This record gives sequence, structure tokens and C-alpha cells, in this order.
Amino acid sequence: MPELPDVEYYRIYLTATALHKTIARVEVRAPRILEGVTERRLRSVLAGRAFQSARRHGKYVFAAIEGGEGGWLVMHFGMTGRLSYFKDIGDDPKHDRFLIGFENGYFLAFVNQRKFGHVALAMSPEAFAEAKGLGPDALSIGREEFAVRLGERRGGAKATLMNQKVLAGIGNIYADEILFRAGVHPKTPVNTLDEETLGTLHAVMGDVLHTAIAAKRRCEDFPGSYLLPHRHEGGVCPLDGTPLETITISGRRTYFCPTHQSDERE
DNA sequence: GGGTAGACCCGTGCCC
DNA sequence: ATGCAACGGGTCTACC
Repeated sequence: MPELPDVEYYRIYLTATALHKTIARVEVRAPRILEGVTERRLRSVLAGRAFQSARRHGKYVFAAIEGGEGGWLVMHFGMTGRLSYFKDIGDDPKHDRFLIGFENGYFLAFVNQRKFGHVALAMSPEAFAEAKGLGPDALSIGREEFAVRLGERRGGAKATLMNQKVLAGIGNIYADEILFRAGVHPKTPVNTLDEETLGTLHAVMGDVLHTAIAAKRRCEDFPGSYLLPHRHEGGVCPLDGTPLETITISGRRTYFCPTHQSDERE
């Protein structure tokens, strides 16, 4: 479930479980998830150190490595994944691709079923975001910058919201939710949106992300007016029961309500 | 030439 | 056994 709200929850989870604990061992079980780093290098950077703090930018989690050469451990979950902190190695979750063992006997697992995720090292979250060409984080970006960055694009609203170079953190599910709540058709060219609509989009984006983060912490409890619970075959608009329509955008299935998100392109 | 969109691909598991 | 679709993103191509 790794879009911004999910990843923010993992950041909170990592902060609550894995900080200030000396790392005793490191094990890579699926080398393909390593990006620009070897298991040997990870071991030498992490062994005997501890994580000091955790941050997030878009769909990436960063854990600061205290002592030694410093640096940050970077994690991205791809389409599937989560973190799991546990005590008994017998409770090691399925699809554990990267395992950190602490001196206290506990473990932190990077769980990633489809192996589309990545583990890397970076000098800083800022340097990493810069090197990747990531746009500003969707939860940090201000209304003005949001309007400017979208305004200079020609693409459709959904494709642009999901473009990590424009802003970082929005994926398929939350792009649909934001556009539904803002009443914008997913194919509307963003450079045709007026100032007011861009402002609405920015405000709705913040609301949706904050609500989703809270829902994750409460274990998936979304307001009834949200599109998300209805986002399935045969789903209907939570506002008036209109059958939802589906189209494909950027290779992703897109759900929208044809009455609340009219196609301005006619 | 850059921005954009679509096709395809990368493990894995589930449905039929 | 096969096909398929999945909360991501990279590459390639065609098109403007």
C-alpha cells in the first residue's frame, strides 16, 4: 500500500520501533532490491551503528545512521510492502527481503512481496531527492508552488499528480481520491485549470493525505464519503450512487464518477 | 528537442 | 496450467 500515507505510517512505525538500537546483523535475502549498494557495503555501514531519526520524502523512507560515516538508509516499497518489527526470528514475515537484527534481539524486516521496492544509501534525503529528480513532497508543498508547478504542465490531471518529478508521494489510489473530491475529471489538462480549482485541488490533496494517514493509524477506517472503499468492480459513487467509470491512465486503472467529475474537454 | 502518453517489462500470488 | 491484475516506476517509441 505504499503511497505517501502508507509510507508516512512506516516512517512513524520505524521511529516508534527501531531508533537508538545498536544493529548487530544485516541480511539481504533478495539482492535485486539493492540499488547502487552491495550487501557487504550495507553491513559495513550499519553494523554496530543505530538509527537516529527517520524522515520521508514522497514514497521514500530515510533512516539516519548515527556514528561511523553517517549517511542515510533509503527504502522504497514499490507496489507492495511494509516494515515489520518483531522479536522471535520464527515470526519472520513472508517476503522479508532485507533484515536488520538489533543487539536487543529484535528484528526490523523490509517486507516486499513483488520485489519492486529498493534499498539504498544516501548522503541525505535532500541529496537523494535531488539526484532522483523528485519534486517537492506532496504534504509540504505550498499552494503557490503547487499552482506554479502544475500550471507549467500540459498533461492530464491524474498523470500530473502521479508524476513524482512534479510532486512526490501521490500514487494511483490517492490521485483518484483527490480528483474525485475536487470534482476534476482525471484527463483534464492541468494547464486549463483556473486558479480557484488549483487552490481547491491543493487543499483537497492536504485533507485527503492527512485523513489517510490518520486512517492508517486507526487501521483502515476511511470516511464513508471517500471513493476508496467503493473503488472496485461494480462500485458506485458514495455521493449519489452513480456507477463509477474506469479508464486507464499511465497504465493504471482509474476510477471516477462521471457526474461529479465531468469531462470539460467534451 | 522536450513534454506527453501508451506499450511493455520487472516478481509474486490469486482466480479460473 | 494459464491468464490476469495489483497502491511503482523505468525504458522505449510515436507524436506533437
